[in-house]
Amino acid sequence: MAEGRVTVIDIARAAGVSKSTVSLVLQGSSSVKEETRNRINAAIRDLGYVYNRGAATLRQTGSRSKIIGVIVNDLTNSFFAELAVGIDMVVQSAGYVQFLSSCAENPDRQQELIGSMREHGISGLIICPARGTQASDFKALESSGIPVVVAVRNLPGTKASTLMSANAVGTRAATQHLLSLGHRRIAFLGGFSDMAVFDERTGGYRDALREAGIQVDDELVINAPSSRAGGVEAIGRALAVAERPTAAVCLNDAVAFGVCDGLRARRLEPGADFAVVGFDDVIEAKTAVPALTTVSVDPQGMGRRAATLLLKQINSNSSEGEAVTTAVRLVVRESSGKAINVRQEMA
Amino acid sequence: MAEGRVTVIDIARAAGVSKSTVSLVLQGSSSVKEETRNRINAAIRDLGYVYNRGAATLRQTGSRSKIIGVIVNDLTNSFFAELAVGIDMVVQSAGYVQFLSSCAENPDRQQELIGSMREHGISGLIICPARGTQASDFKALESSGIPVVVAVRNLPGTKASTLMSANAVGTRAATQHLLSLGHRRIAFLGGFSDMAVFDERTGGYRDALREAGIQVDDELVINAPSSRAGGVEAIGRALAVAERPTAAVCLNDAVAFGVCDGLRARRLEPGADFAVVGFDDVIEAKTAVPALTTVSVDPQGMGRRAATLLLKQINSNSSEGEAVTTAVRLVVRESSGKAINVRQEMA
DNA sequence: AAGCATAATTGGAACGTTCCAATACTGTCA
DNA sequence: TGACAGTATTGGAACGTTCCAATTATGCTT
Repeated sequence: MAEGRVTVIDIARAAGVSKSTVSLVLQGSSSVKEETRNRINAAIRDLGYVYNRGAATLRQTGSRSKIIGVIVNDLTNSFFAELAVGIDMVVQSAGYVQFLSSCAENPDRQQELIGSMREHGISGLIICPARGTQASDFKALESSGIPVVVAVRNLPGTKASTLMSANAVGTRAATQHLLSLGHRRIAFLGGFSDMAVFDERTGGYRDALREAGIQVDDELVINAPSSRAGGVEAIGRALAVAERPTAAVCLNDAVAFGVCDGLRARRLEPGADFAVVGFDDVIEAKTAVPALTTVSVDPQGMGRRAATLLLKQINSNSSEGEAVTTAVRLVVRESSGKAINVRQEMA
Repeated sequence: MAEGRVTVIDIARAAGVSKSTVSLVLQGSSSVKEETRNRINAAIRDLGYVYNRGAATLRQTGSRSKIIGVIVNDLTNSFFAELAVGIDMVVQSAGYVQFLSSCAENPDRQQELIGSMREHGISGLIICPARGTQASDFKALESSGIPVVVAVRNLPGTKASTLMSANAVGTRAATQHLLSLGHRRIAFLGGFSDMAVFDERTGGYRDALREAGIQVDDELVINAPSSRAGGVEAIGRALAVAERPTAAVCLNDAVAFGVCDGLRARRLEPGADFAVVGFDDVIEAKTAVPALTTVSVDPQGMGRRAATLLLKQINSNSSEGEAVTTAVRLVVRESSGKAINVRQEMA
């Protein structure tokens, strides 16, 4: 049993043929006679041969390892979990396997991961960059010809392909929705200005306010980690502002859920006493109580698209960076409540 | 730039030394002079050398690829997401990378994944077997000497290491808790009898009822997928039973959340009108409304333990299967409500 | 039956590393 | 100075595959 592993030579011997022929059938070449092919396949089955992809990759020019790397920030956030599942689906059915790791928003760990994946010869990488990532962090990778898709979070200045949702459009719609309900003091909660998504999303928010003739009050734009805990923190600070907001657009759903938690802890009912809208439309947004009004981006679909984009780039090795923006759609549920009386006063 | 990759020979030439010496410093050998080591490291940096782990693995006896495989059922379930994060933590800091994929409860896809990972030469596997997995499905893997840790879901008859939570103990405590609140009609919701966890968890439930002198009513044990959707389905059927249950122990938290959804859809408030307790204590159990009473298993810790167990087995290649059971703890929150009047009648 | 095109097969070299045994350097001591 | 013990370094061979050019087998045409 501990007889060193079965190699292509063993099965060549068993099938009475040369290793080259075996290699040909492994690659599905059409120029090997039906009968020999069968004999070889039988031997493969009998001897319990397992293909050594490492050896193959080593020999092959262009090192097509059939491995792709995926780095996200936080698998625990179901946005990223679903994104990963979407990627997994298309990648699996293309015969690839994925290294999947989270860098926990830590650029150093991110670099280590990239390095490690590179040593293993990944043939492509999908990454949601951690806060504070520089475009130059991917330079080595890119110049070695490995296709990279930057997903979800923009990375200004990168030559890699990017797959972003229409962030500004989304928050603009969300803000307009709150405005139409009569809100005038609307906060923006979560995120930090060193991540590009933050800029894009606050951009849409500012635009909508400006268009409505409302002065943006920077006191209402509150930085906090983009997690549930960050949401709790943010709403706490928002409610401490002298002239309290009555509604909030949140950086993402995780923050929005935290905001709801924080409101309840203060005996305020989200949807009734304070309107909140999220961003992402993660799976539990629909079933949470109150159901979350949010900007839907279909994370799983986004994962599928990212993977497709990467595979396309791997196969046609003309690695021309492509920038794709995916559409979003405001989904109104309960957490934004109904129109408030401010509006009636205006009518 | 497209100058084929930089190899150990290139840096040997640059440092005026032989490839063997370079290899030695790559492996951190102590028997190379300080000065030469520095010269070599400098060359490595200057030429932008990246280690080819595939080639190394090919040569090395025992094929220590520094890759481990992880297969879970559903990354979207935060129990598994956290488990994966736990694994990731220890695996990363041991210098490994992980293939992480979900098999979506599909044994065929699971086999494909195992095959694919094997071709890539994983040096170990952590798996939460899909429903209907046979112990024999891992035979090939095991006999090729690759350590396997079966986590979360038991697989009777396997020779691999197993890491299970104290399932029966947990559901027994959960059921006793509901009994102590006065419930007498207690359902068990979710899961199927072809998964070992189901047997173990219903076992604890049955024991508790029996000990309390209550006849187990099989009508109240309801099979359904172990997902949020499955929970919705299960509670629907439970409430259709002639003599309605007043409480339920659920297979896991995902099911429990689904049960809460289903109750609300029928204008019943979980915690007040119907008591529900989950299993897992996923991260949102604490913050959900109502907060979920559940059996805490610390999924992330379990992931860490699984990874540690696997690494131990990889390093000491005496692959003696080890069976570890991790303790659980009932966490009483809101979803199980307070004592109901049935109890007062009895008092 | 010879010639020829095509189909099927094959032997080595190569991929980038590690391992092993062997060699080349040190310096020390008689 | 020559022998000796370390210490540092080194050339191949090997890992399991694919690629290439070359060979052999097959069938068809005249």
